[in-house]
Amino acid sequence: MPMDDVDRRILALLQEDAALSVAEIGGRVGLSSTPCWRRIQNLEKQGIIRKRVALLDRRAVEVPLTVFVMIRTSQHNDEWLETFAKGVADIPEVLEFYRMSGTVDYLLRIVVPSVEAYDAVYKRLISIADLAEVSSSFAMEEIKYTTALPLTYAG
Amino acid sequence: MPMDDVDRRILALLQEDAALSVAEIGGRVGLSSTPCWRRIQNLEKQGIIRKRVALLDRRAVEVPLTVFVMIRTSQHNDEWLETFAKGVADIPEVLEFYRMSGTVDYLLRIVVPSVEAYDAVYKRLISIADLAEVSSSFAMEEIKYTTALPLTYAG
DNA sequence: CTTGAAAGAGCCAGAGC
DNA sequence: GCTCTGGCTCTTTCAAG
Repeated sequence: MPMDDVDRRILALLQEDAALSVAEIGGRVGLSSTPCWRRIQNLEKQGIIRKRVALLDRRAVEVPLTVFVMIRTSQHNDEWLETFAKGVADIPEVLEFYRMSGTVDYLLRIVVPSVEAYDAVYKRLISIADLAEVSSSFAMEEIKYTTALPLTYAG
Repeated sequence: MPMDDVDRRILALLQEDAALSVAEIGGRVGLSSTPCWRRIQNLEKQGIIRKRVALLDRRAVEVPLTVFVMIRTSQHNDEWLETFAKGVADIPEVLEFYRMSGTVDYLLRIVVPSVEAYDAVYKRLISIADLAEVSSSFAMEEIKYTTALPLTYAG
């Protein structure tokens, strides 16, 4: 089932505000409730819509500080990665975790209340597995943050 | 109004699934619908819950590639940043954009369909403002990605 | 905080164009 | 694909304990 322009417009709306009613979305894309509802059901069934979540205010829940951690490792085997990935998955302060190309092997985005709290997470990280080199960069300002993917390429 | 443990549990649930009904959430935190609904209203009014969004599948909308772009600039004045920030805000492929401490001045997370598509975004970036140095790192694997903030520090 | 009730909105499935 | 129609669930507010 390919995606048409109406589907893309529905997705664009839901990416911005998942609390919109089916009727409201239908109205904006030129559909009545039922066909709009069926399209949304399909998008969910196909897994294109993964989930609906609430986004909280970082400052209100006391994690104003964003830190990027770059990691180099000397061990590049699957077993090492599995251990490390499992350990990192359990750290709630780590929001993003990528295996990279280039000189840096792994990149993590971490949110914490303070530099001291970051140090505790750092210690926990290096206790999981052997890391060759760890360097941290602190974000001074979050200029843009969105979860909305570009839909220009879809379909 | 300080946040208590029940509020934290409500937030934890909504961060994972914002489609849960008020009755369902109430049941899980040991509240009936009415007081649970009032708490959620308060959390929204206080801005602790910023918004509810749908998260889409990156591959389904054809942006499987994540690229981190590190930028150094020679110009560190407000005017330059304003120009650059405005330009970047209009690029839908840029999901995150931070001003950093350390040797790198800015860090961007970009999603695109392919390396060729990234090159187009890159050209657009360098056309916005004068950049001293731009380096790109490609993500080979997304090991963890969550929008759920840690609630251990809140309240 | 609770329960219970009640109005309204919204969801979801049917039949039919 | 679409609309229309109805029943049902959920949300949201109220009163009262």
